[in-house]
Amino acid sequence: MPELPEVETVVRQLRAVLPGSRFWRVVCRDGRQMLPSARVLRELLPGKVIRDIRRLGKYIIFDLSDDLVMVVHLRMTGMLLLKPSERLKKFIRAEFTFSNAKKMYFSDIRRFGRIWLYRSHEFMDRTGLKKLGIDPLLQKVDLDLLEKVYGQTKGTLKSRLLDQTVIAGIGNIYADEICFAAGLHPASRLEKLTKKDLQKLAGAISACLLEGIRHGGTTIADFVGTRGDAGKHQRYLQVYGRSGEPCYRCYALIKKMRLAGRGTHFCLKCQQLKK
DNA sequence: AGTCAAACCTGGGCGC
DNA sequence: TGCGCCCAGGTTTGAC
Repeated sequence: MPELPEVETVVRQLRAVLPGSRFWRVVCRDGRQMLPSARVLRELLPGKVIRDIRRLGKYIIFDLSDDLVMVVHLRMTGMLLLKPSERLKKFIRAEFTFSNAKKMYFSDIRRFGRIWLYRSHEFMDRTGLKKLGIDPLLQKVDLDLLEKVYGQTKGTLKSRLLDQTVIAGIGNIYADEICFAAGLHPASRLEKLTKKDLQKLAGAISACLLEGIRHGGTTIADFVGTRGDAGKHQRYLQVYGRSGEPCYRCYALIKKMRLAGRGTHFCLKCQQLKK
């Protein structure tokens, strides 16, 4: 569930608190999620200092001293918490204590999340970061860019929006919201989109992601910030999770279908199907 | 190249 | 109360 705006929210909160901290003790409760292994994390992290925390797509990157990099992907239900709520305590899979007494917890109900620890020259290969496409916050998404990355490809709009090797960071919720904002049906064929469509799409991608960040992310079931605080963006969603409810723009009922293997929400009247 | 389904997991909501 | 079933959706993998 965490997509670019949720991950960005977490990174901003961590950045405000953790850089400069030195790892002191590491407890891993689930080895499956740690790579290359929980033992490597336990043995290599203590003594290392967090130099910087940043984000690429949905990945969180901790640049550490001694040429090490720790990478975290939250996948569906992962969370990095400074203060875990009672409910989330039983899902804590790793616990990081720093020598300044600060703590960071990795909680993950469904255990899809991953934590990697590698040398700086190998983490791009080992984590999948190397395959990521452009990050829409670091690179301006405009008509030029979309023509470049979508120009020669086929397929449905939604499946391309979800493709992390093209544009990194868009997930199911924002993909639906972006399609609505652009006035395009998610099942539209990419090869049928006009220049004007791509123009609208570019604006929609930037606008939807930035608005999600402005609202501190979207909380549907599980996402919370580092202090367990819910985001506010779910109050502003136009189509996701609203099937059967009236469209805010035209009052037609929001529809739901299965597309690219995901629940897909749209307004038939506001979103044009280009086929 | 694209499409699709299954796998990885578990909590929560549903019907009975 | 509780069982069985389905749903959620990020990513990888493998088949067609």
